[in-house]
Amino acid sequence: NAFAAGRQGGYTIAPATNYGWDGGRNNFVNGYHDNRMTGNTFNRGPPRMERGRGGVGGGGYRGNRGGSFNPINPAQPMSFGGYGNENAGGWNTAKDAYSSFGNNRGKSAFFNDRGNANRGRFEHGGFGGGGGGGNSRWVEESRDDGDWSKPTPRNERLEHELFSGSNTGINFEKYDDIPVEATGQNCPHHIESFQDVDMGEIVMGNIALSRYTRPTPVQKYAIPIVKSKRDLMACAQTGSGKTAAFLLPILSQIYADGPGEALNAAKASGQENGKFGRRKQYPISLVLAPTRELALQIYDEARKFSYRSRVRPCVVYGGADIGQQIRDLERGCHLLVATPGRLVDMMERGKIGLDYCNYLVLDEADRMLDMGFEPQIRRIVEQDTMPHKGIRQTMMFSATFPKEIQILARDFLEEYIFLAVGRVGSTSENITQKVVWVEESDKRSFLLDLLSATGKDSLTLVFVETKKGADALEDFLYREGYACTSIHGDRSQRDREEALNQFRSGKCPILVATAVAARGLDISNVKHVINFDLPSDIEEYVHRIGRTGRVGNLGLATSFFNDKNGNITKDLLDILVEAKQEVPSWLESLAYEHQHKSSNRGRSKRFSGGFGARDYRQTAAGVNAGGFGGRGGRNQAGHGGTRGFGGGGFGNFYTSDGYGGNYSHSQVDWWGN
DNA sequence: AAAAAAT
Repeated sequence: NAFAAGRQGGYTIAPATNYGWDGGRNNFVNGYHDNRMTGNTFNRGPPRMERGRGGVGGGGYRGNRGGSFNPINPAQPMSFGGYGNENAGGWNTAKDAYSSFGNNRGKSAFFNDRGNANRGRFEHGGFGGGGGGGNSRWVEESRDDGDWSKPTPRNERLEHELFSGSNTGINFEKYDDIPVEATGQNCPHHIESFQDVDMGEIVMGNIALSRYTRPTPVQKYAIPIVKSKRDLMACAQTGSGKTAAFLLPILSQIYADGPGEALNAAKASGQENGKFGRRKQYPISLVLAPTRELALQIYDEARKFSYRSRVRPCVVYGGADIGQQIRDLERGCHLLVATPGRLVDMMERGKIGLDYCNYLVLDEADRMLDMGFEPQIRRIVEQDTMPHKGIRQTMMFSATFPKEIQILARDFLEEYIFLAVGRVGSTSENITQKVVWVEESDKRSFLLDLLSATGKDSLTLVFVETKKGADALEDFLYREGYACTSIHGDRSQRDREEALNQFRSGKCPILVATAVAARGLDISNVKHVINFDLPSDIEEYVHRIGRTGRVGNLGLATSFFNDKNGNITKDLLDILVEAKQEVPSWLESLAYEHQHKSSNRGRSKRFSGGFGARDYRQTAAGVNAGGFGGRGGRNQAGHGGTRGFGGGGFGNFYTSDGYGGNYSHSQVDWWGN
């Protein structure tokens, strides 16, 4: 069960006050509101706020916690003896510790996070942010100075917080025959079980607590590659366990190697600023993500895998109070998860130095390197103090990776391994994909039909193209009596996280979202993804529908298609065929017509200059002699043959007309960026 | 004719 699960219930902690949020809003209701109540009389502007969604659950957790501890002011310093020294060196395995917490949503009420609404991210460091320490400087330094490969003492309460969350049973056995391509010089052999590689006591203990049994395909390959200090570009389908595929080996290396120079640098920084002054932090590992919620989710995973270690993970992102984040950093930061803008801010404020950052991860790497993000990535990676490529280790992960972006990505990689589990950009066959012709004017009533046929307990994620559209549709559904919420970039960060929490918990089983929720978010029990508006590029489509059908579960994706979606016709058809989905005959005809209409077949102006790559598609089955290795290992754009479909079963849909034919549209034509 | 990401 080696999946990077999403945020687990049961450990985020309510802030004593709500100062940690953007917008300076002081009008939170410090108590729990039923979603349908309209009792909030504060003037908050948007109608959604009048529905009581703004209520922060300051009171919500008390009952749920059974009064067993006060999450705001936990006893401290943390008692090492309190949990029994006889356990200090040992690990609970899944069975003895947590079998009763099961893998369903209705877990024990004692650990049930439901109704907690929103709980601050930066209040929990005192007892959760990496385990081991209270607030005192002494404790922190003693933690830094110890043997990093040895587990720190248990903390049962923290263990419950981190590991009692849902753990959907995954069934990846049937993926064992998925074609895998791993190319590059001296590629390490893959593993078959977590025991096949030495990840150390701490990581193995946390794997057991997470109830992971076997590595997923991407983990089988990525773990030994990362462990052997190789750069990596990894492509694997949505929901196939990529987050753990980098967190586990990176943390295991950090535990094995200790803090090294970073510790001295952090201490020196403390000296400069006075004994108890503000220390600049020098994270050993940096993980960059394209959205704030994804950064938070990765951070939550990192907390699990750094339990009982000396590594302290932190997260920084925009929209939340920076002072709070700075204070959290100052308590120690060895692994930092960040969105780019806030990280740059932290660097410029002298709070973060990347001088000793030996591990760099770009999650959703194709997004991180596209036009919107690339300058910021270069600013962070190339124009500051980050060790150069070849010195640091750079890892990129995504389910999609257009060829042009792969080529760009080589700027940041040295002698890297290219790993593709299945064809790059393909969708899981666990997702049933439906495409229905729906005129704009019929979309709402069609949506209502779909929703009325949806079971009460399953979550439905509805994607729209614009923020305005998200607000409008959410209001419409609300008026129709559905418990729904929405997430998009114009909402406050606090509202965004609350919306996500309410969706995850099932309190609002319908979430209307823009692209902000398309990538990476791991929400269990999403049964249906609806593309109310189809996106204009196929990568976005792949990521959106990948919010369902995760970890071996089945999912459904329904897309509303009409005249406006001509641009995605061909790519959508290809995706459906490859995933062995039913293809409406009208779609086939349209794709054929569109092929002849379209003249500009480049992916974008930016990439329109020809490079050798003729085919952005790749298949894991397509390794051939003319590829990567056969040309001295430097032709990394090739990654081997991209057209050796052979027994891969993908057909020839991507090969008929080479590079251009795979992209029959261009975003640039429409939006000029 | 857009989303996201610092303030």
